[in-house]
Amino acid sequence: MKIATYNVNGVNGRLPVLLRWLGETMPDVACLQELKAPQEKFPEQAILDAGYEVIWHGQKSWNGVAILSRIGAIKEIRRVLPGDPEDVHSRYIEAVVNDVLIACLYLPNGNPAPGPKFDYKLSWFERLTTHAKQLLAQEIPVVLTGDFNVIPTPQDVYKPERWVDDALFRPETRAAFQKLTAQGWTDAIRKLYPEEKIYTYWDYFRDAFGRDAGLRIDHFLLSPQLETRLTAAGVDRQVRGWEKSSDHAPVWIELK
DNA sequence: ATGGCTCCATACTGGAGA
Repeated sequence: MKIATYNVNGVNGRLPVLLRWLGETMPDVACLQELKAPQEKFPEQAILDAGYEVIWHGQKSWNGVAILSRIGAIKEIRRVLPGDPEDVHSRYIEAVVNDVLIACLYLPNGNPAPGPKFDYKLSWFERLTTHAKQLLAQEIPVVLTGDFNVIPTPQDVYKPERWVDDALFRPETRAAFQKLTAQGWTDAIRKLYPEEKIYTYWDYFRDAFGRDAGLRIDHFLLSPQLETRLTAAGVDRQVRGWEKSSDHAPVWIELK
């Protein structure tokens, strides 16, 4: 079972790239973030025509998440991260596909930090951590995936010293990620590639992709029930080089 | 220290992203 995550940065503007990527790499499940489309403007028919079932939670202008499957029914569990009825951002959707619970998330960026946006990031992170603990308690196969907007370690950024004050790399952010993973989650990419330089994002400025000046911020966290089923993982770097690409590249794992 | 680029909105400019 191949599961992928891709921050598309606008699902309608990205549609040709998205469809090409789906056709060439054929993930069984694809989690999308940053749809940047209201619920009724999601390109449902194009996704169906590509052979995928889909559920999504859109929002005007910003955020938005989706889960696609070409291996059968998507059983939606929830489309809101519990813990704050006031939070109206579309940043979370959760479903069971093929007996694996898949949480597709878009964690807030948090810049500028410090400030209210950073506070929102940390409080969202705490809600995620609380919910993740409840998922672990079910002792079932769970994947937490998406754009975490977290650079976990200095190994995950081209020039760590430039990022120390950034919301993606500040000590509070790294500590929150550490606290989450310490519950018992496995960082799939790092389990298979503990020493490699692996990035999932390159900004649009100054030929960052050409210089490989990137970040690793899109992650797969696996519950203990999946750890021994992980057989492969990678980043579809080539997609970042395509015309009209997102600033993120897709990331994927294989489960046996 | 700043801005570089790209997306979307209702747009010829601004907010947000990371």
